Amino acid sequence: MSLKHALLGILHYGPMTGYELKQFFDSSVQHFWNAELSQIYPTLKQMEELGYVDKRVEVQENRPNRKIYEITAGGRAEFARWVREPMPPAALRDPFLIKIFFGSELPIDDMLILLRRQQEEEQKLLAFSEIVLSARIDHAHKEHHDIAGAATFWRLTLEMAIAHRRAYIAWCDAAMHALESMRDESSAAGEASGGE
Amino acid sequence: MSLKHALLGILHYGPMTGYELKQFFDSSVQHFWNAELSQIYPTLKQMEELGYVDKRVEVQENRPNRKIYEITAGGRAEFARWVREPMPPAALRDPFLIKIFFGSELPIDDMLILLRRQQEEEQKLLAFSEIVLSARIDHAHKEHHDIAGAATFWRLTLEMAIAHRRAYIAWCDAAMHALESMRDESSAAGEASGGE
DNA sequence: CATCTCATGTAATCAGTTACATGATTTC
DNA sequence: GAAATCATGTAACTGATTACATGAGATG
Repeated sequence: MSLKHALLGILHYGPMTGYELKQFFDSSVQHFWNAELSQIYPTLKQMEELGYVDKRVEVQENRPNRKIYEITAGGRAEFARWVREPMPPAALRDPFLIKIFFGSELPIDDMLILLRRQQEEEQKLLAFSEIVLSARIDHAHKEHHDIAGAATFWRLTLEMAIAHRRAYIAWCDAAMHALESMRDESSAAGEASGGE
Repeated sequence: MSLKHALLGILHYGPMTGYELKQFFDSSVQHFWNAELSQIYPTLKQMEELGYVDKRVEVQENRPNRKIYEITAGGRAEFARWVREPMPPAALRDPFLIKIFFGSELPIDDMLILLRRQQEEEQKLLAFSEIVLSARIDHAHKEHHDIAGAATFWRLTLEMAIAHRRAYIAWCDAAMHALESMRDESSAAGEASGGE
């Protein structure tokens, strides 16, 4: 499970509660990873059992006590081991490509609609990465004046996300062009059934 | 679950057993989807209950009976509905980027090793897509002389996989260059500790 | 008066992987 | 003699999502 190691990574920046860890996810790595609170809480418990983190409870009134987790030496060691460990590249697992693969079962115009819409969605994600997220990194950069060059690495992950979205968008374009010429060729061949 | 729909898609090409469906996966869509037999068998059972497929049993000696599944009108309708249904773009979910994100916790040279190895793995996958798979599509194209233009769509999915791998490889290059200049800058600044 | 923030969790379900189980036939 | 092919499954486990549960205080 990479979630354990993502949490350990974040805890390098300082002790945090589960709730704060979730906020960190949402504001920094959501372009390539995500986790729900309902997954984070049990995972933290597990990590405590494994000795990767220490827990300190801050008693509160009117709301659940804050449980602040801090990375241990064991946690740091495990993180360092995991980072260096080789891993197979992430598989491309995209249900949209299933739709394309069986595209010959549908009219070409329907496939073009599909591609156009998917491209628009990708464009939204790209714009989000390019504008919102890069601004966020700049901000973090200035606020903490980039201790240990973390911002460089944050930016690299963003650039991968951006490269991926751009490649997808370009592919949608190429695919639509290919289908358009396919359609035009077949309509030129079967001209008899054409007209209004 | 997209597996149901992937199986329905394949069954458009003709009736098949679970075993044959698995072979189809391995020889055609494995660059963007995969499924184990242990997942396929129960899913086919479910699809039969839903009325998406009909089952015919072919009795065999010395080995389990072949259960041949054929898509029904209901299955075709469900597939057609699903294909046209909008879906959010697949999330980028890449544990390698977690490693990069926390790269400031490691020596830069270790990060360079990591990137180099990952790039090599991506290159292997790219070569596989470019050579083996495209040859496979050409072959399928000639064998069945491309009824209904299926090969065009097969090729499109392959091209997406290739575009993705190329973008990843290019990004690894850029990342390594960025880290190298980062390292060179910091060694130029802290020259006192330099030497041997 | 409604929604968002803070702060914790559990339970159910879904999707997918790995391990286990069987066993004849063919290929190297 | 070992491994791959054919052909079916079940069971256990992992990882992740969705729904459910609680409830004060702040913001709009």
